Amino acid sequence: MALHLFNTLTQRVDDFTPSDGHTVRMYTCGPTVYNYAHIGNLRTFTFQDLLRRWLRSHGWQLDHVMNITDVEDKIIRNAAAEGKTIFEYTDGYTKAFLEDAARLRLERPERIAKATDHIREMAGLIGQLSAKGYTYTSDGSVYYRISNFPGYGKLSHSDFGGIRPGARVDVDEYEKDDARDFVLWKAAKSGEPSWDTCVGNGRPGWHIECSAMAMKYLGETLDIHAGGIDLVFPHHENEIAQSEAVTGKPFARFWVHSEHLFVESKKMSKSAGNFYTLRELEAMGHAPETIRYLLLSVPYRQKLNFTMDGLKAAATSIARLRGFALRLKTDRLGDGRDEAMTSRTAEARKAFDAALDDDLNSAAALGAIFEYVRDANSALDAAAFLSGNATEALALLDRFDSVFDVLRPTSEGGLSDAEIEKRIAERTQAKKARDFERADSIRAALLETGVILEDTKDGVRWKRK
RNA sequence: GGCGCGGUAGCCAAGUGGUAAGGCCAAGGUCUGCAAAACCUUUAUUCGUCGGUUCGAUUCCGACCCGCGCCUCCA
Repeated sequence: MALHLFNTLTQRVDDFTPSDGHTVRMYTCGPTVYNYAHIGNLRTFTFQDLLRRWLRSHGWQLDHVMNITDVEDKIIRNAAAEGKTIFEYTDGYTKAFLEDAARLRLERPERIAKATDHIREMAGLIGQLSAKGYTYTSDGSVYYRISNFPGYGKLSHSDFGGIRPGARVDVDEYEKDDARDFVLWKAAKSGEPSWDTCVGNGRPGWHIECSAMAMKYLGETLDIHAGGIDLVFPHHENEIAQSEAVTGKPFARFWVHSEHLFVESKKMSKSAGNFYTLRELEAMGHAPETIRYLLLSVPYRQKLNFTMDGLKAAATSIARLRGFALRLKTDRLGDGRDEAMTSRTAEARKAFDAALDDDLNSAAALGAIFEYVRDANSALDAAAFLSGNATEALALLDRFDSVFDVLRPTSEGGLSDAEIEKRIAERTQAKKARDFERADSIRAALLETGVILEDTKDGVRWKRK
């Protein structure tokens, strides 16, 4: 089955296949490290992780580059306010971002590229643009002249010809020839970091780093370029203008953009008090995989309403899936396999794959899994589920978890398995002696430490909360 | 003003020209020493509103209402 992806460039769902048939060359816009990542940033990166994993499940290799923007206005301002160099300032947030990503089980891209490590490449690209007549200089800064690039606007599907009534124009940028022109290289200012390069002393504009780093590592035409929806304009539009003016080739075949999220039905903002970082949510007692589940449960092109109720529902949903997995491993099943169940499992897998192939429809994929879980639980109750079926069911759950990755609990310490087994044995003795009071108090004590007991016909089953 | 997105049960949410997946929550039941888990039943004659096309529309078209995004830094 073919993977279909919505391409912002064509405004259609198109069949995706890597251009060389086996390796997907993907570039994603990573964080600007001037603060901790908030839950909205993390939605974008969690979606990109889903995309990565699903591409791999098609058997393709990945060559994925993510940038870290570590030089930019806010960074310079904040670092100065704290009396730090930009490097001292961004190091901590870069590290924090990588930690958050790991907590959320985001696979590490094949390459993480920092802007400040690629100043030379950026300057080189600007030099090429100048040689081809796409730039002009004003007060020592270098600007891109968009009127020289006929394709400008093709990604955001905007017509930039003529007057734009109502559009707000930054009045500070009076030195530009046209309001749409953007800066490639900013002339050095005292008190700001700067680099001495072939295009002068200064620092790069925002957009040039992605063009330079993407082409350096992945070539002139990427298979996929992804980012948040807000980057379509101007960031990605400008990347296209920079890259294609130099190469004359399409910069990326597929442009994939994820929607933003709301928190408690409101736009996230610091003043609204609904601006969450992963650390804050974890401190409130939410497991990282619960957050991951909620972020993945709504298809990426839909706005996602991130709520505390939603987190609670996500945690319960995960518990249901874990309960099913545990049951598959602990129920005593008859030998062989039930053919009807075997084909039901195959059907579920097909539905799961088809949903993700359909532009990463994660909600439909979850639907396929839960429908299956109900059917399988019924069959288990009815003893119409044999050991061979359990093997197949666990394989399906593995496939599910190879992309969703929520079944493994984040370990938090607590009692060892042996200690838990010992308490359970004590409780079983008490039950045999019909000392239910003691049995119940052992169960309650274990629950206090986060261990849940379930009595089944096949004995006691336990799990960590 | 320009361009674009969304409005499906209490909440989240999929979906299709042929009569509404799934999850959470809630109520009742089966099972159980009690729980828990699991299962069963109930929960939208209806998909923002009003028209149109059609044998038939939630799904297509039009108008309108509501919420939101981008056009300026932004995941």
